[in-house]
Amino acid sequence: MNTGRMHLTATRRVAVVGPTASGKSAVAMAAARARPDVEIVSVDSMQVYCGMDIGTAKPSADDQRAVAHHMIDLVEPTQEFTVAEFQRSYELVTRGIEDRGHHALLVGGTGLYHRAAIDHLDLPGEWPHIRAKLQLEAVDPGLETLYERLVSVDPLAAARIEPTNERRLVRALEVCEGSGRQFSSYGPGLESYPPSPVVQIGLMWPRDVLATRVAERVQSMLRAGLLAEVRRLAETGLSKTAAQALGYKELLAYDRSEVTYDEAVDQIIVRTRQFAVRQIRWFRRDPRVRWINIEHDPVAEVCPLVLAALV
RNA sequence: GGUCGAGUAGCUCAGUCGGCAGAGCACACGCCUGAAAAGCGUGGGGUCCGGGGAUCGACGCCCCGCUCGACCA
Repeated sequence: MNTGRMHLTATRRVAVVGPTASGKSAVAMAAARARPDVEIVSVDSMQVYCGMDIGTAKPSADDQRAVAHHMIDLVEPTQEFTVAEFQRSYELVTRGIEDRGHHALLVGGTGLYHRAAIDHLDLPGEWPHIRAKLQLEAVDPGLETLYERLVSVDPLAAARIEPTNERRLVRALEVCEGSGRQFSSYGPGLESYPPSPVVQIGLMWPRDVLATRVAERVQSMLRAGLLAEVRRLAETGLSKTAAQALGYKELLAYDRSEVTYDEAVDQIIVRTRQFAVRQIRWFRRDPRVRWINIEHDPVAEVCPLVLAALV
């Protein structure tokens, strides 16, 4: 059809995964600088928001000038963003990269977005009015009633969802009622890891070292002006999704005088550390990830492997 | 120096009348298909400050000591 087709077999996709503060971006940047035909694709649920720069550890303007970056600054922070939108944009972006005969280097820590991209998850649609109705029912008749309904409508989905998990319960029913199809009928589920042409390289640190890196990074974000950034964004308001970003959420609470500054900072560090652990737990389930135990320098220790995977 | 209070899980603290020690947070582990930096679940943890005493039995009562805090000198 076009030259993109011809390049398909020649281009590679490599993904750098791992927890926050593990050095993924630095590795990717080094690899892209060494290979002019590499373009970086951010796989990060918060870097898509314009203006949320410091707190999301977004690549610097210089880095973005030096190397093509994608999936960054896609929407205003007043807007919502979802996996489905990420998936759609990702398809367009990677097609463009391949048309140019370039390689896509996926970098980021949002596990679900990686799965949506790499495994082309069959995401069910959205039925906001049904969801709104269900959210009300979750309060009034209660979760028990909703769960029983899911058990009768989609037993398999019910078996995979804890009765107290309102969010997933509502979503499953929303899909069942909205699509007329069982929620569980969409794809094989996240526990299935089919073979993929995407080479995934994971950065792993000892837990205590990672905790130190997280604390240091939070402090360095604060020194770089995170509070001012949060206050600037607060003027126009943040969407529900953007407002829950680590660092932003806690500093907004501080500005509402709900916590002291020191408490807010402590919370950012603790929650970021917990997030990092959750990321590790997500990615380590994927048997396709090749893990590298970092000793000292992520760039020196991982960049050569990334370049090798790019052929 | 004296009086009073406190000392229990990594942290902050509950613990009735003496009957095998509890919560929240932290931590560990699991789950996750349109909020995913979100959401949900499971679990391991104790010299009850130390020593002595009365009691069938003490975290709890009595005595001695240690540490911290407040107040009085």
